[in-house]
Amino acid sequence: MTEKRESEKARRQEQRRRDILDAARSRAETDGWSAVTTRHLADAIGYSQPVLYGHFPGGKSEIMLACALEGFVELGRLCRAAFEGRGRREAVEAVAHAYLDFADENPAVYEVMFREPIDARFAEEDNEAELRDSFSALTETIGDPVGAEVFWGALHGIGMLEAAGRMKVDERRLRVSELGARFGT
Amino acid sequence: MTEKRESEKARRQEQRRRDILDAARSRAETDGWSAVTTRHLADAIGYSQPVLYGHFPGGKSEIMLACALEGFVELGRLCRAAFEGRGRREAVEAVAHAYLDFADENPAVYEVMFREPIDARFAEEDNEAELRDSFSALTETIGDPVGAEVFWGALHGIGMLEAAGRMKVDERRLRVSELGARFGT
DNA sequence: CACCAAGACTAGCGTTGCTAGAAAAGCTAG
DNA sequence: CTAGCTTTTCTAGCAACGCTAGTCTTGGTG
Repeated sequence: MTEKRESEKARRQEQRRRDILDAARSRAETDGWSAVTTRHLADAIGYSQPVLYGHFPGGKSEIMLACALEGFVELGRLCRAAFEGRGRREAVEAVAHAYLDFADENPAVYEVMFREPIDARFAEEDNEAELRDSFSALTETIGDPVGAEVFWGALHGIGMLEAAGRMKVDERRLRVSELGARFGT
Repeated sequence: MTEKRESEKARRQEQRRRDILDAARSRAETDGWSAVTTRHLADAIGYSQPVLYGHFPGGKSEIMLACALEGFVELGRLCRAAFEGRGRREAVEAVAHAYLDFADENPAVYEVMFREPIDARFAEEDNEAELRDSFSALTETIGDPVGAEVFWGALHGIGMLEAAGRMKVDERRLRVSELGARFGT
């Protein structure tokens, strides 16, 4: 009896946590992170502000971090899927496209994934694990770790510069095949 | 007579503008941009808040933009100096070091240079000119424009990822020579 | 000296993230 | 069914933020 109640409670909590994250993400994607306010989030899930702090004691910044972590998982999965079962150069270009498409389609999530240093308070093991896992898809693509880092840097930089309007998005194919040429050997 | 007074007035204005920018930059570098508040800036220059809006009608965001523009000029100059009078691969590595050193030594300025899209209100010609000028140093280093874009992206990405604590800074030499190998031919 | 325009300040608006203390709801035992 | 306790939720408010309207001070002009 009590276990059932307990699990039911846990399920509701989990559901609400999801609601918060979804509301945050959706609002961020449409109006930017500065439009994601605790008052709006509370409104969106049908509760008052303090309940947010029950789920995320760190407040808004912890909510953003949670969105970032989910982004890492998602991006890692996409890159891995793009890479699997392809030859070297093909894989490089496929991963590049997957990566940049993600950045393009989820600019707000992507922004929060890389904008600022992980708050020391939250950088505790498990976060790092997800991050490392996400990165390993790139390492497998390139082989050598330093090359992978530079490749990652290039992807990241291109993604940011496109998002910031400093590179034309419609010339991306050129850049991707340039990446294939430089890193596909 | 009046001209002298006029120029004196202009000089004072210019000086105060500098004070604001310096105060903003210095505070941002030590405590981050969120610690740069209009109240603190006003305090730092010995005037009240509304004075700031006389110099920067756009408020805090315009002050940040001004810091970003100065950053572009500075970075462009550094890259150009590093590149001049060097062979291809040496130039690539020297520019990479200059670029990354700048990002390392001025993280707050660097952040504001690339964090978000230029506010449409301010993206009016003259800003773009400085930006383009800064970028042309890279184009000259690499030669082909697409390659330069990708090289720029790689530098930018590495800089961001190092600043975000997602790449170890002390392994930078490896990454730079990797860049030399990939882009120096 | 009287006047006037420019510059600077005071005071306050609306909004933000966050929280203490009151209120409500749900569970358990008698 | 009820009394009492625990947990959850809300109300109300704080301090700090960006920004601005309206007042006062100041310095030059006739």
